[in-house]
Amino acid sequence: MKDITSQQNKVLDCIQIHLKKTGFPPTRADICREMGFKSPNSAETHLRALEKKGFIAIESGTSRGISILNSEVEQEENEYPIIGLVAAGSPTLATENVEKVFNCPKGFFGSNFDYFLRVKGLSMKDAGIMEDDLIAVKKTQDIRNGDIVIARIDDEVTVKYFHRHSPSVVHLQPANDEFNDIKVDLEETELFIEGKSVGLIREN
Amino acid sequence: MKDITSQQNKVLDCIQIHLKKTGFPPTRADICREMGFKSPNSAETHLRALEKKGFIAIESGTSRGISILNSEVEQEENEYPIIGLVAAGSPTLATENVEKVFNCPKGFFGSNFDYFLRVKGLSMKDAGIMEDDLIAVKKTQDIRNGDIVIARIDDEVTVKYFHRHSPSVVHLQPANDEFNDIKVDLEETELFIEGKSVGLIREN
DNA sequence: TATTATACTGTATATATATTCAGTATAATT
DNA sequence: AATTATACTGAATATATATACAGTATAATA
Repeated sequence: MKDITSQQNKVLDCIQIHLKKTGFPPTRADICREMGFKSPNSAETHLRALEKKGFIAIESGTSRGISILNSEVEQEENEYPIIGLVAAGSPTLATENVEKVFNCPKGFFGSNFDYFLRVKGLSMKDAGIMEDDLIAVKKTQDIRNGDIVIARIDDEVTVKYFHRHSPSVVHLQPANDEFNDIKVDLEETELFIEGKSVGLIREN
Repeated sequence: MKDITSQQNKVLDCIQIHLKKTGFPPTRADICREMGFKSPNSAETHLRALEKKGFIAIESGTSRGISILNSEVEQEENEYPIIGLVAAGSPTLATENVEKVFNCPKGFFGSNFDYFLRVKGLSMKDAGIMEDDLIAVKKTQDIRNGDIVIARIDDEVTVKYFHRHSPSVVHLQPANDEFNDIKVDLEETELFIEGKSVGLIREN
């Protein structure tokens, strides 16, 4: 599958939306209307480009004869482990804590991620993170102030907002009035950042 | 849904087969070819009968403007539309509000669902539903007290807890102290339940 | 430097397509 | 007995639609 340009991608989206909305593919004129083109040939050339690159098939001489070729890229599903965030003091994030695996398309949250964390407790309640939610965790050290991080102090794992105001002090801030800030002096205490949250899934 | 005749059922099958094979609906001539008719009007009258009985919708003046209503085919797909929950007073949940489609495995939330709703506002904040979250909505009338429902009063769509304490009064309860309960007297006001929330996705 | 891909406008047209009208015929309702 | 629904043929037509042709312009590539 060759590269797709931004504009061609918009046209492809436009076809998918039209299909979902109406049940049948758009005409050249429909694409013009939805994309803001003034000439049907603008749609035509984009369609031919998408055909050439293998994203769609066009039936010649046929009205609305556009079909989207199901790319295997979309089907790329990975199995991600769900790791239980168990009670304080336990050695969490170990592989023994894998509850089960969850099938989820790659890049589901825009960003890549590595595993799901099953949330325990309500310390991030005001950030909309509730008990038993699944946080998509990306293993990274690229953390910015305000990010929701998965942090480990000794063997205790916690999910909190990350704030660093001075080089040696990190504040791990809950999103719940009933919990207190954790101030970590990096010269005294070892803090390990497992990663950060890039998404959330809740199963009702 | 009224009775369907054997011949009408064959035409309906023929439409579904054509959709699966080509990706777009058949013309009257296509139906004639596949059914062995010699006049396009044979297809036309069958289509009108199917439309009248609620099996299909026909877009007037539109080539291949046939869409199959409430089919099982829809549930096989794993592309779900994201519908924007726009500001109060707007006729929301219309197909015009489809932002884009989201690729998601079927049965992702255990239960089947029909579309995603993009949340606006913070009225369900304490239930962990934040602005711009995607709620997986299952179209159903099977609602129990405490369920999170997508309700429509006139043209206004809202997400709230559902509570019915008497046969004619429904409470739509927000999960945020700053919002008030909505009491709906079913004998005075028309309340339509679009469905209920079966899951949630948040993209950071 | 020439070529190719992208990204458009604008016009024109053959034909693909929906749709109406005029019939015929049978079976089921009212 | 009269109406309505089903199930077709056959012809006619307005228009919806794909698609070619003629341009303009910019960026990337060989």
